[in-house]
Amino acid sequence: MDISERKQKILAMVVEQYITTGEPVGSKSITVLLGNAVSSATVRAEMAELSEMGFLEQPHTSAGRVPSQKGYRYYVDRLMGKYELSSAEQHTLHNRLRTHAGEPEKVLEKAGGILAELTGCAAVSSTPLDEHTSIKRVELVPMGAKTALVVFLTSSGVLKSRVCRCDSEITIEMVELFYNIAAAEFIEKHPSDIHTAGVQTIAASLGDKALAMTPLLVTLSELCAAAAQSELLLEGQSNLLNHKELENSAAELMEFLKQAEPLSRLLSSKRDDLSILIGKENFFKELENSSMILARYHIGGQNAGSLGIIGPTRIDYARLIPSIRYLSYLVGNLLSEALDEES
Amino acid sequence: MDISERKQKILAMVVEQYITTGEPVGSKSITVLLGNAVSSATVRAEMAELSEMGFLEQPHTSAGRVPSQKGYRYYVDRLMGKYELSSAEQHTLHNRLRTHAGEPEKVLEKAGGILAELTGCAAVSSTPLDEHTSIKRVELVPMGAKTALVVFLTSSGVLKSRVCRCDSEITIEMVELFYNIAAAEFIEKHPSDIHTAGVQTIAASLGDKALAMTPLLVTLSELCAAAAQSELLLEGQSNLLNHKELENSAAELMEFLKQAEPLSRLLSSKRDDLSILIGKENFFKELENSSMILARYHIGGQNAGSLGIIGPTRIDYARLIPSIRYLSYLVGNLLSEALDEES
DNA sequence: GGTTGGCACTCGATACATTAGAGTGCCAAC
DNA sequence: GTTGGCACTCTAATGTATCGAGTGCCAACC
Repeated sequence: MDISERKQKILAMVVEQYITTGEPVGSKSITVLLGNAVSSATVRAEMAELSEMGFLEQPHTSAGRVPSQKGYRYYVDRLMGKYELSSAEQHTLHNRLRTHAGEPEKVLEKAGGILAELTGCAAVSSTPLDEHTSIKRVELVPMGAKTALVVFLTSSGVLKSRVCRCDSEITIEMVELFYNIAAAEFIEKHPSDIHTAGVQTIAASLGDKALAMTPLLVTLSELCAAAAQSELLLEGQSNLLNHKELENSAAELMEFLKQAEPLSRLLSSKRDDLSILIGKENFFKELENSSMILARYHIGGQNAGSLGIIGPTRIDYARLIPSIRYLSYLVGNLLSEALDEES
Repeated sequence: MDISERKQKILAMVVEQYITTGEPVGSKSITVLLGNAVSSATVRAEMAELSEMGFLEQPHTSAGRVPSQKGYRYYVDRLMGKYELSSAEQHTLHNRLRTHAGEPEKVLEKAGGILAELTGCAAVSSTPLDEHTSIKRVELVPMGAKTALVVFLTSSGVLKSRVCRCDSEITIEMVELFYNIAAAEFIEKHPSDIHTAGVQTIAASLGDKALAMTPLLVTLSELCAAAAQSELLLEGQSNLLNHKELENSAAELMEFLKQAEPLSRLLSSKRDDLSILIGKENFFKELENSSMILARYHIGGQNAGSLGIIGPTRIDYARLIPSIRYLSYLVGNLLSEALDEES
């Protein structure tokens, strides 16, 4: 798909003009942008061809041109300027994020908040999880005679807990047994290696203690299951309402974002460090009028999670991508640091 | 403020009719509802008086009547039927909520989700916190040579944690010292009793260990501060978009809900077990077109937190109040149960 | 052959007028 | 106190005319 240089220039101008104004772009304004080097009729001819090639679209016959998804894609891949954040901007981001170091979820939440504010889009992020994550520590905290809090910590710093209610009183022997089992069967393993079947086998091997221990072990395995999939954080959903092109689909979109499951599949499926999904390139029809920009963050060199935005297809890709990329870099840094794995 | 019985009847009819249809109510339809016992002219006269008294309003001269905020208030206080949920409905709610027992936040989240679905409004809930809450347990989990996770558990089942990064290596003595300090100065106290000044005093008394211990103690006191105020959970925000009367203010409203602080003040300020705030009765101008219905839930007989909805003033108070009330009762039960305080 | 000015044409947006209908307020009569 | 009747008001819906931005096409030009 090669396009003459002038067509590329015109396409880029249409995309940029449309991104800033939101109005269909006419041949006249392009002529001006080109410094009146050519007449509007020439531009019209070029634009007609770009339309025929599928890069531009017309809302209606007598309107200006608007980039098609294919047009955006070409722009993003080949025409868009590559900006970098100034070091002042980098510093600002760094400082704003730094205040929340220490709590992985808070860091991600804050990063999402910053992203939402910066981009005017909704921001998503997924909590860290990779194949090297292991169960680091398990604790049983007695709360009442028959209840205890099961606490669960992974090597990526994710902490989960759940109250467990037993049928009988929790004895010291049970607590000891619990720690022994945890150490033997859970610690150092990957959360998704713990299966319900395995837990049943363990329980069965306990003989007369099986009945009393089952609730505790079930609770623990539930926590494993919960830790085996990353959670999604959403920020700035209300920003979606400010985009007039999403006016009608905003409610549906927000509904979609709420049910985390499809979205989390989306976040974990992308392999590149930076993914740009425009319109129908997203795998869900609810997103067909939206674009996503997602960046991975790394903890100790490993892929850990993603961070990105969801907005209309009409967003300032060139300006936003560097921010997203840099924020994901910062998040990775902060989370790695917290885990002492930076060096 | 006494109103003739017929006026009361008419007011109730206008409110109910308007709630179901969303259209201003004319004298004709009231006449029909009254079984044509009187003519529309009579009803018109009554409605004119109700308008004069401030219970009804007219969107414009030749439109039907709409309840004013005062009208809603009168309806809610004196006219509204008192419904109770059927035991089948109670069972359904109970079963839906029960699956999440064990994790206080999940219970509240789920309760909010149910509420949002049931009411078509946004749901809010606040995590449990009362003056009897105390710090139950503090743990220090080493994660790297210089980093450790400080874990913090309150008597109401709230668990918090934070990674602490020290300047020097964390030694066994430091860990022991930490536990001693925690036991002496933190355990059994109310989180808000811990002040920064107090922590400084403690640190100062440690002599040459002060420098090394400070980061750990600061982290701990930060966790106390975080635990000293309840968190807000929001569900079903997108429901707000479905109400045409909020069309213009939905974005602003969602923005307002996001900044938790004013809202949490609102939630904690209400004293009654059930609060109904209509329009301007809310203390924030962002809520002046909205109504809130809030119910307290109790843990072990103590006020713990609130649960409720935010929607337009035009909501079906009579139908929704029982659901909210019952859900808050269920939440209280489930959370009490988890803490072994039910009997 | 690419470029240009000119021109007819399309179509949404805007403004304005008209109409229909729902609902009111008022009043004289019951 | 209640009623039917009636003039009045205001919105919403519909139709009509106009404006203008932008297009496509074409003959003429370099």
